[in-house]
Amino acid sequence: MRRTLIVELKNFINKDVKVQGWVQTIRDQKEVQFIVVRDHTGLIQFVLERSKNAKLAEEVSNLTTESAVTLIGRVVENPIVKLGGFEVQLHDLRVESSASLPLPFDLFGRVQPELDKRLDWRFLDLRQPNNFFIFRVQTTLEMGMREYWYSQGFIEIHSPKLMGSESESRAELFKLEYFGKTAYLAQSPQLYKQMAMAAGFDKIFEIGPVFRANPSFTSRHDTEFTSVDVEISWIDSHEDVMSFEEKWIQHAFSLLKERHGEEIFEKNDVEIKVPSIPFPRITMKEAIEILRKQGYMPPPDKKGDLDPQGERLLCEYVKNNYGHEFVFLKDYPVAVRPFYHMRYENDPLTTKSFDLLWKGLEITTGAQREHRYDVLTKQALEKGLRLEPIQFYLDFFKYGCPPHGGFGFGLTRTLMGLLNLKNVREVTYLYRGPNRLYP
RNA sequence: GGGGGCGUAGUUCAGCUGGUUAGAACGCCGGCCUGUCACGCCGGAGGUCGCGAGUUCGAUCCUCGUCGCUCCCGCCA
Repeated sequence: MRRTLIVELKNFINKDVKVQGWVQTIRDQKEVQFIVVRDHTGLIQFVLERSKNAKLAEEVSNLTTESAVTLIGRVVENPIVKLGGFEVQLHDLRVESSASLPLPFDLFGRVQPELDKRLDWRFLDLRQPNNFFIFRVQTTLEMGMREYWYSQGFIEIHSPKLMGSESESRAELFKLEYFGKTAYLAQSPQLYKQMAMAAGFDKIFEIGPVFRANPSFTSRHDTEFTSVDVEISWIDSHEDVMSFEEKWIQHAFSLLKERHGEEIFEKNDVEIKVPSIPFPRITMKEAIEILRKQGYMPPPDKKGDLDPQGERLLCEYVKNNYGHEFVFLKDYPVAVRPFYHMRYENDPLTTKSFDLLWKGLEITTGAQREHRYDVLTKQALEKGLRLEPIQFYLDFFKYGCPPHGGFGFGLTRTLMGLLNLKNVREVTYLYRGPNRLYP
């Protein structure tokens, strides 16, 4: 007999079915027993009158919640049943894998355990439909992104995560032993995705892991996370990159709203807003002026950048004055950007760069890249970098590299915003942080 | 790395300016219950109060140290 998913059972009234899933609740009464079973599509009640099958009734009495079971029975309409107005009369039961009791925590209790406890037992935590739902949303979001890339002729790449040399900022690199040498885990595909431009790939994307050796203890940082990267050739400036990104986000959000908008609203109490184009653009100079007028002074040690509080205030300002959730904050000072960001010809202290802020959070950093070998080399030296470890990278620009730019986009931070969750750990399949390497 | 907050039953929490057998809800175990659906009723088990030291006649409570968790800042996606 083939398995029937719980969501399909309504089409099998008065038919025999096989259901496979987890025991969520057992209501074991003297004359009649009820089992509520869950699979990834829903819940269904099974019923057994003890007098009809004493042996089976005994098996039901011995069930434990969260055991993995196969159940066979006949679907019958029953308006009394609150769970959909029908139920399944139990004919047979097989325990595939019993759950020992007590469980580490009550999966469907009135209150959730602390996040840390849930992460210790992530596989149980993810049995909860609301948590499973996060990954359905993630799948659709990535699908939306891919649809748009594919329609625009982008190529997908998978760059290596093992690197032979320190690249941009050595401080945040994980070091590891590599056959007697030292290797590093990539903190970004930055250098390798630019190679695709030198290789003539024209437009590329990558969705993959990145590693940051920062001891960051916040709700929005992890030491390993999924980065979404894009790089585009033959651009005129970072404006072209921004206008790509806003269309791309609009497309992905619109698919997400269509597929899951209602369910997200029900489950997470937040509306998916498909953003209008163009997104507001504000230069860093303007942003600081705006915040000053509101009485907020960015800390002087930020060298012309905003702190998280400033970013939250700016988002609030844009929401109130432009009616928009997103804002491109652009033209950052050279001091706070890496050596490969291109600078303005007529304003050498300003880079052709941007961040994308959404709901108070940085979700993107992007820029036009410096593609001129001599200028790039000069900027690297200026930033105090040694050329030798990055010579392989500098070589990309020695033999004909088109002007290009791109961005890195934080998938988990975006999911947080989409689902109104307050911690990246919630939306990360298995979180990795300074104090967590298990499970 | 700097700062704040929190560690009490399996889970979430309460515990009075320091006082005798440390409580509740849910979960778990046993019994009862003809249709439950947050099932209900009766009973039970379960705690080195994170750990160590100090103050005190007496510490879950006050002090110090330590470990763990959490949030903010720094760093960034």
